[in-house]
Amino acid sequence: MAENKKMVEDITSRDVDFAKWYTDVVKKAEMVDYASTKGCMIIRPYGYAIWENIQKILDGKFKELGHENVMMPMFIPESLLQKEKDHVEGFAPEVAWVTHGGEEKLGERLCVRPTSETLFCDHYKDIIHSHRDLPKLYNQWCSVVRWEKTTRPFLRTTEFLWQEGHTMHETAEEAMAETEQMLNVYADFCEQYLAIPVVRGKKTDKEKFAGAEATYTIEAMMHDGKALQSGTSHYFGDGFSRAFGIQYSDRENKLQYPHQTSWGMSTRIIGAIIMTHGDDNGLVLPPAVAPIQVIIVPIAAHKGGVNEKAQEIEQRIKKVCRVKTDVSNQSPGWKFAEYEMKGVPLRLEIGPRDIENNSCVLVRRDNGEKTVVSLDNIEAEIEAKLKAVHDGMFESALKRREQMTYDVHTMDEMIDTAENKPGLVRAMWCGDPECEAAVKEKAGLTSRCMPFAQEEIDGKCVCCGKPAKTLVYWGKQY
RNA sequence: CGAGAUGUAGCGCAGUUUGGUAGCGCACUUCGUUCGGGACGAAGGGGCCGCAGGUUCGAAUCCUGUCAUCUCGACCA
Repeated sequence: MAENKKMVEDITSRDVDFAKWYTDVVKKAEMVDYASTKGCMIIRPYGYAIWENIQKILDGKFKELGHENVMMPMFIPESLLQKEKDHVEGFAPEVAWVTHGGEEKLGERLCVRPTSETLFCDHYKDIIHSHRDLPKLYNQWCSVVRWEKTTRPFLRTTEFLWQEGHTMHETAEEAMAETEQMLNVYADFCEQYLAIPVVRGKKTDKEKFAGAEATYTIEAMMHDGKALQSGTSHYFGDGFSRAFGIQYSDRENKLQYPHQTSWGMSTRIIGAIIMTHGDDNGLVLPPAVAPIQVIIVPIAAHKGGVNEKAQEIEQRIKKVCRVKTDVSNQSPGWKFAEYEMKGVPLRLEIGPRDIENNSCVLVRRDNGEKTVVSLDNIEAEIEAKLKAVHDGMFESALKRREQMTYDVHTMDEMIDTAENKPGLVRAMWCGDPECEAAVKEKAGLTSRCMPFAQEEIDGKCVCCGKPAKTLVYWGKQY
């Protein structure tokens, strides 16, 4: 077989038109469908199952760290949204408003939540009175609405699913530690479960969240070289506390404002999975979140005994993986292509020849590698292969990111790189927002983050030539 | 929100220039033969041609409006 040859004729080739490839894949793999409401998507069972797996893993991690889940209303009264000035300015242009209840016009408009800081704060002011009430570590899984101008499945939709953590702490230090801790939870999750390498760092003032003192981000590189913010964690200081009048009595009985954080990861991460790992045959799913981890394809099933053997193997390995056997009447070749398109990490072929030899064939989705393995210890073989698939996916994503990340020292170099080499650009920055704006103006790149892992690759700012303060990752973003 | 493109069966498309009763491939249903990389034959089913107006004896086709999707910008998770 030729691994390089495109076998799914109706998926646009990734290198020909990446955007078209993306929409082909999400549709053909039956992850989403368009809804009749503008910009909204229907997440179909195969796509939703991925989200459920993501949810299960993350929710477990949040709870291990002491967070509790709650459910806030989906409506925010206009007056509440307006309490924090920067926040409302940031979100007002993209909120949906409810103006009527039935036939009656409402006295006050209600906004459909674009994020829930204001709702949490409104509640926190009632339940936080003493240092004994802190910390409050709340999270909610919900959908939010942002009236976006342009939309794409998973990457930017009018309504999307996410989780938002909102926590309150006695001190700035504690809140800052929480902010960093949660960013690391996201980063580790991306790398250890989704096989997506990420750059951890801080956003510049221009790019930070509306109302935050500091925004931290994990940035991933997609196959076309564009950056995707894959998770975010904000430190608010006591700005919202002051705006909402949240106060507690500290150990000396003095009134204090608590310090706040919020952090979120959305269904956009599914877009990151698709665009990081997918290829011309379709999806490639990281084993940890793949709805089906192993697909068993019986070969020449009519010859008898094959389907029975497949069932027997399924019963054995379902203790170690999510497995499905396709006993439909489609040809084996059709099934191979179908499950490759759906990104199933491992295929197990079982036919008369294998049964004779007490073996089966395992094929990796990530690199097409085919191996014949004995059935004696098939459970362990499967576990090892799934791990190998994850590692292989991570390695090749990391390698690609490294190959497509360029260090530049001058604006000319930056413009040239931005035009000719898709990927991330690393360059030094003096910290002046005008230089940041100039980079965007001249090279068309925005600052993605100031990485935690700082290096001094040059002494001068790439733009103005004055002494540089920070290394910045620049790029085109989704 | 600016520029461009596209809406005809579940999917991909032809038909629109020149108005005359809706077509192809895949998918679907039934039967049979197949089965280690998208099998084959036979017989079937499915469409107010995005939606709303208008012109006409007659509209997928012409006119007006509207909605949606995609791409590129501007804005954002």
